[in-house]
Amino acid sequence: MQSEQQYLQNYDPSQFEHPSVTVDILIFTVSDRKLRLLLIRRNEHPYLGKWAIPGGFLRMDESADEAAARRIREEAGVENVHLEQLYTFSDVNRDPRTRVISIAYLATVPSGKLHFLAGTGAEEAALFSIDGITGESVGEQPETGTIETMVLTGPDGELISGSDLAFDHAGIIRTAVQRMRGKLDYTDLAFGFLEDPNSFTLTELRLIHEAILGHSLDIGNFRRTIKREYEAAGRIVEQGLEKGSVGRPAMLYSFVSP
Amino acid sequence: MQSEQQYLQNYDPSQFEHPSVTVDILIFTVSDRKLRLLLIRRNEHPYLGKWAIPGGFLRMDESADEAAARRIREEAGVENVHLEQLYTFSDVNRDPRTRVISIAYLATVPSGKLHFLAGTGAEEAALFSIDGITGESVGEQPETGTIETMVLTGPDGELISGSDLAFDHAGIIRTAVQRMRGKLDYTDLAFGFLEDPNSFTLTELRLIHEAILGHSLDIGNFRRTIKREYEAAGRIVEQGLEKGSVGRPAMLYSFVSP
DNA sequence: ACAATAGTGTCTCTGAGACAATATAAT
DNA sequence: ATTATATTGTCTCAGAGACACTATTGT
Repeated sequence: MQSEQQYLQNYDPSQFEHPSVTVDILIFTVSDRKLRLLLIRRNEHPYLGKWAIPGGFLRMDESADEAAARRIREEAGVENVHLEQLYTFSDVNRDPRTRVISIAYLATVPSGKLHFLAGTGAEEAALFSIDGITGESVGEQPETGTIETMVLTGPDGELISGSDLAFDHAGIIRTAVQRMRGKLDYTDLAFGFLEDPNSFTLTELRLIHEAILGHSLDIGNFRRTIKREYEAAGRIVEQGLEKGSVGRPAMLYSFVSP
Repeated sequence: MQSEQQYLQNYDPSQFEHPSVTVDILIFTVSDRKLRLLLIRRNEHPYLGKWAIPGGFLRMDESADEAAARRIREEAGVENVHLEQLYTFSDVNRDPRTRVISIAYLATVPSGKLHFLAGTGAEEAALFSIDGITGESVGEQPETGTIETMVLTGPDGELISGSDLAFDHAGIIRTAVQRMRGKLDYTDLAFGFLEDPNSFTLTELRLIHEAILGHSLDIGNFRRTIKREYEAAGRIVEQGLEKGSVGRPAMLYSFVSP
């Protein structure tokens, strides 16, 4: 039996063929009362010209979390946003070039922080609103069945269906939206979309919830629920009244991260 | 601009260095009213002699789901059990040999189907009950903070603490148990542990819930909840009374998968 | 005064939880 | 009869949802 040192010296990591590992980032934002997702238009084969989720190869000196943070910095110019691992996609033929495993991440970004137009420049990027997603399966596992209708709308009113996207990206988007909807009401997910977490109204927060869920919520019930859930625990605190708005001024709140 | 065919021909997958990708399987079962996990004792460096979650390299011709199914067949001799992706662990230094990314899976196996003693033979395997897990964070993301007390008990009463396990496996186990507890009451997870899903009593099902949660449940309330949730939807159907038991015979049920 | 938005109150219904009571078998 | 287990019933309380009402600003 060899010692641990001998073992580590003799270990040859190239004795097996390894798949490529990429990190894909779903950069979500809420603007104009709609949930939107940042897509880029591919300027390479395969799927040349198709819209795709931004991503990149995992470097040997960074964890997947770090790679995701780096890519979102490169792609959207933002830092310190909420970022969580979504799922790892590993079907053998999901990329026609070679074996690629993709660790998908989900980011929630306030729209004011997004600077993708001033980004890499070479590649075209756009925010698509997610208009039609049907089906409501629970749980973390991605939909295994067929991709039903999913409709995305681009900035010029450009309509795209899920099957127009590159790779298996339609399924990944569906998984992400379901995940967000499922955990919206028992996590702090929605707060990640606030333009200023230190000064927001409950109406702003409700509009974010509505954008993610895809339907409207009762105003009174939403207030009651949120205030019971967060104010009693000291997680949101009043910051005085809004100034100069149309209608009755709203109370401003500040979010206290746990 | 080259054509797609030219592009695919010229593509060289070895232009980047790739990490190793493994699949780790958390094989859970319930026996003797306890939640138990299959661990193997490492017979190689690093962590020689330590207990670890079974796993293996992902082959180039199989998806992670397929690799997980293959490994559980090899390790525990079972097929067609519930298997779900848990999380992908990718810290740079989690394996001292080389860069290893691990896609962790969670399997729920009825204890009668487990045949790990007749398995590979060379390596020692054992079921450990999970006795002490503190902390109840919600959400799918693994605990980022410190690993608090986690106590495992082996078949001979052998006590192990989380820090005695190989690699970052203590954290992976904690993530898995939290995931199971979190989704227990809105998924069919518990049914995966039934010895015979076509003939079980509500008491058997309740004992599985209690083992996963780590505390007892009210008998009457459990019945009411389960029957409302499943019987009305036709997901469980009565199969006649149990025979030859002590006490009043229980109604047998059959689980109808969706 | 009126429009517009913020915020409160109320009613009903459902489900969770605690706990008591009843039913049916073996011994 | 007694023990052991299964099953049902009852009471209370908290939260979700529908909906009507009140409050405070600008114009």
